[in-house]
Amino acid sequence: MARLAGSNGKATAKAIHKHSLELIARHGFAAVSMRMIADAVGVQPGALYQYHPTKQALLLDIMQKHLEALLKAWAKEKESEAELPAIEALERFARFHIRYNIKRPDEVFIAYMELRSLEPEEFKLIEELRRQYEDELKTIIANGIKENSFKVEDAHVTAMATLAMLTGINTWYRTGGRLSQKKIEDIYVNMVLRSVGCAKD
Amino acid sequence: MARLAGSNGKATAKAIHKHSLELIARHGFAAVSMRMIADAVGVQPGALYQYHPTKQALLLDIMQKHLEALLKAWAKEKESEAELPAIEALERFARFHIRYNIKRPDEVFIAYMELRSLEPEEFKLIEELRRQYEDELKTIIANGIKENSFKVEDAHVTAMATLAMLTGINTWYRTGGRLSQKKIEDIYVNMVLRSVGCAKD
DNA sequence: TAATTAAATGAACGTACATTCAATTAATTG
DNA sequence: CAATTAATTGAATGTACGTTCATTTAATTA
Repeated sequence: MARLAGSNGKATAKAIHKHSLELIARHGFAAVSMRMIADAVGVQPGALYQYHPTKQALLLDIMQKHLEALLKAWAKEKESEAELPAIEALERFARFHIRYNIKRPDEVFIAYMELRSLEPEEFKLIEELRRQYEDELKTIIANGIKENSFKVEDAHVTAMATLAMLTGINTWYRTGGRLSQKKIEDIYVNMVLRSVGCAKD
Repeated sequence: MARLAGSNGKATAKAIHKHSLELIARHGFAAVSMRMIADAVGVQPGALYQYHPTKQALLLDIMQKHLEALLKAWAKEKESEAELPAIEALERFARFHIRYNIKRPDEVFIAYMELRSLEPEEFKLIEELRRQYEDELKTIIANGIKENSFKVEDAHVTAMATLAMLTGINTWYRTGGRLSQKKIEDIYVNMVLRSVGCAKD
């Protein structure tokens, strides 16, 4: 390292990640220049190329890290209690999804919005990760259909509808709003369970 | 007009609108240059400035036209049958929303995605139109709560959740897919009605 | 501490950008 | 058909872009 007196060599890498995330989420990938990122980090543009070979590679890194962390977090959540009945599994997934995504609006927005900024090969990679996550919910719903807990016709469409509803929280939720996070979570979980035909109340 | 032998003076304006829409939806506003649009239209870049004073004005025009047409179409749909019970009103809104948006994926995507490309004043204008549309659904849900048809706690959150779910169709729906449009519509309407606690089956 | 490796600088490269404008061409009008 | 208006061209303006690289500076290693 050349600049920071800190204890490890990853401080700049982390700063690049953090500021890229914020800038790209706010302005969009194409509207953010390497100079803007460098300014935010407090470094010259050329220094960014020590960490990512191109601007696109930086974007890919952000998206990939996010989706891999998401999958890992869900895997951990799952292993805490194995083989729940479908209704409880769906509730657990919904609560996990809301909690995880509401804390990371920038990552979630970029991973969805900037797919079009990727090259075909990069796109395939990210899409595969997304598909893996969607399949987790699809499997839960398919199980619920099999065990007659859910009254829905199509696991795929139901999963897509459910994910869109849950992820949509990020478009309007702001901390310190009228409703507590717990309250919002409960409202959504209730709607999700009802929408598959198995409301609790 | 100087170029086209057509019968009216709006052919170029329409072509600009059409090709901008496609290009911006595919690549994002910041990633589309006036040269790209001019190429698609078959004209020199300078000619575009006969129709919109800046690139941003072009974007605003696209978003504004879309939302105004949406509101107008819904107003017309409403006037066809006045004062339905909340349950039927919600179903009518859901079916209208799905049908209208599924036909216009580019407009819908841009109107949501490119809010960040607008100046504050333009943003306020578009947000106001969006709010008007959201309020239509909020009013339906609030009525359903009042008349005890819907078992939900919060009209605003329920409206946001419902809209996210319905609009989400555009992220995965492609014509000629596994399910017919009618079938998809029915699945979603069913989920929406259930989610507010008033399923038909 | 001397030698080596890694990180960052600062300037530069060619390219593409939004926009402007005088000149030209086409359509419209009287 | 002449005069006028509108649309389009083609070239140019200055700016900002992603990326490169020789050089300098800092951290690491022996």
